[in-house]
Amino acid sequence: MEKSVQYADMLKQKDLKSTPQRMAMLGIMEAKGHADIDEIYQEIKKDFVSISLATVYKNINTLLDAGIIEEIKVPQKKSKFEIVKHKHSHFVCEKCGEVYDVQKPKKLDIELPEGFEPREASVMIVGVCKKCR
Amino acid sequence: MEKSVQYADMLKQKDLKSTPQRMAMLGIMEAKGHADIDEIYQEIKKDFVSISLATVYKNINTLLDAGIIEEIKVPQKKSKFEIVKHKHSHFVCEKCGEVYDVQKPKKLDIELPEGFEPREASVMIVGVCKKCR
DNA sequence: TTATTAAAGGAAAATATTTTTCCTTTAGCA
DNA sequence: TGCTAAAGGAAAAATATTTTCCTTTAATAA
Repeated sequence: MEKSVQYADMLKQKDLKSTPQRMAMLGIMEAKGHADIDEIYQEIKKDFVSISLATVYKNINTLLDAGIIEEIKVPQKKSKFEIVKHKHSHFVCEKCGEVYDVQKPKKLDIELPEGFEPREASVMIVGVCKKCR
Repeated sequence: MEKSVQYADMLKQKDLKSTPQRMAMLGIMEAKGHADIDEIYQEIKKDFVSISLATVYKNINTLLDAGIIEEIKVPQKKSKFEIVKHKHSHFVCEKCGEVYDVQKPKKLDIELPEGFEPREASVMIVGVCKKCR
């Protein structure tokens, strides 16, 4: 099935409208993998010249609330947003700032104090990517 | 050796002055473990009634640059700041928002694509803490 | 001690970021 | 094709952070 149809379905399930602006935002996140507010805004302006930055923010929040995208907080950088898919970890290059998806650890042997209930873990690896070596 | 003396030494090594405001900020972060800008500001105002929020921000940035403190980006929350000590991981309670230090994983078996050089990893565990169960 | 001086503090302004308001447009549906 | 609630756009408001500019002070040395 095509990506845009999938997104339209996901939106519908949450009683959200499939507007061209919203679909474009999802398309940009899909294409880039991870994008921050400004990247999304600059990119979408190419197709929607008069789109308001407020619309970008409103849609980011709507999509976050719907669980369609998630926010990735990157050390020393602006937050990136990505479409929710299978669980994975992130690698951020300290030279170019690019964020990459990497497989998540098979197991995470962290011993928590008694009484602490983990629900999920996020791992961010900082290093240098292939391009920047 | 006393904590405040240690901090004074660390500041001196970086050619930074040990001002009362700065020492108080370090004391607050020490006491709380993790504190966000507003917590620090509210707390320090008890002792320095007329301290400027700009001073808090300026000192946070100075201490970050000096590597004396670090910023912890917490999912869905404001960043917290903590004094740099031994490496550890974090646990954030999704009920109360409190951040706890936990031991870091003994090893992290993430297979990176060829050419990617990891330097360090940060792990954030989200769950429910003992108090909130 | 006291004098010197660059760094740091405070207040206010400037800038940046995000949200809200209010009105217009449009997607989804009958 | 018309109706209506949701979404978009522009501007204002609210929030967050940084900068400016002047005053105060910590650190150093005489």
